[in-house]
Amino acid sequence: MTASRALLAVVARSLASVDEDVTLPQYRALIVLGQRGAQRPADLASTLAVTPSTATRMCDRLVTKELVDRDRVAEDRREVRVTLSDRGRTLVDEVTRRRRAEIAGLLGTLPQADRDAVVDALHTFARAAGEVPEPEWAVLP
Amino acid sequence: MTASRALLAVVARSLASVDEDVTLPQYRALIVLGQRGAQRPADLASTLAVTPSTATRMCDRLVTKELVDRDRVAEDRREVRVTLSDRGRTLVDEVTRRRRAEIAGLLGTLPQADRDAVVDALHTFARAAGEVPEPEWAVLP
DNA sequence: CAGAACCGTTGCATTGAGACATGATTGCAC
DNA sequence: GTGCAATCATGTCTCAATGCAACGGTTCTG
Repeated sequence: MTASRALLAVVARSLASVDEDVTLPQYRALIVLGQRGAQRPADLASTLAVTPSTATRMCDRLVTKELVDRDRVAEDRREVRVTLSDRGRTLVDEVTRRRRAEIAGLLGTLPQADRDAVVDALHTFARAAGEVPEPEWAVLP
Repeated sequence: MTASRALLAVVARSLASVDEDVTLPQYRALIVLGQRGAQRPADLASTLAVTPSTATRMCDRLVTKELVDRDRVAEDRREVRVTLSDRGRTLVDEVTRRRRAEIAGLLGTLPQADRDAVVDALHTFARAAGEVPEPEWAVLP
């Protein structure tokens, strides 16, 4: 429990430290775009478990912040393609970078032997978690 | 990174699985009350880094949901004491229980030796994280 | 071509978070 | 007792998230 809480603290800090003003739902959308590439608003909506209209407004805000781009698709002009902009990708990368750095910082305080053991164990844990297929898994910060 | 994401997924699920309709800020408030006991709204506010008025409204909503109790203190009738109600405590406990269960379930898929190694490593990690004193640490779900 | 099916957007409404300023009690020092 | 400080509560405002319903293009099908 303590470990999970500690990791959560790291995650929360890495998110909070980004000064760009992005809410959690917005960040989740960015994550999806970063991991799955360009998405249609409807896909985004179903991934995030919200209605299409919510996805549209969210994209509105992200477009205003220039974190995503929104273009109509030429082949089927009904569709819209939402993509992470350069700034959006930078933001996501930055959060990830901070998280890595924080975790590395924590591990750095350990003696080498412990550190190796922890890294191995985290790999094992990640493998165990990965074997239980979960739908929304990966849509998280 | 994968391990941290997996743990985050566990946390998110344990939160989402509670059908009581509680937002993240509200849950954070419940956590604080659970860990530190009765609080004055002002203390709650400073812990959660919001203004007193925000804390008051949050308590309004939590009182409506009967997750906390709010009473004036007899000794100093200016003060208000906010306490976790039985239902509130049950909710917090339930989330914790689910989280433990999920993590235990994951670990259960591992062979005994790996499991022990992971548990040790998580303890080590928690200790390392605990040595870096962090202000908001512990206010997290 | 006409209608169906699809996709995204928009209007309208609700809820929660959050801030700031203001008011109302209460306690304390003088 | 007066005055000041502490402590909440309230009024008012803004903004984000969210859902439902209705609308407006686009494409597909008969």
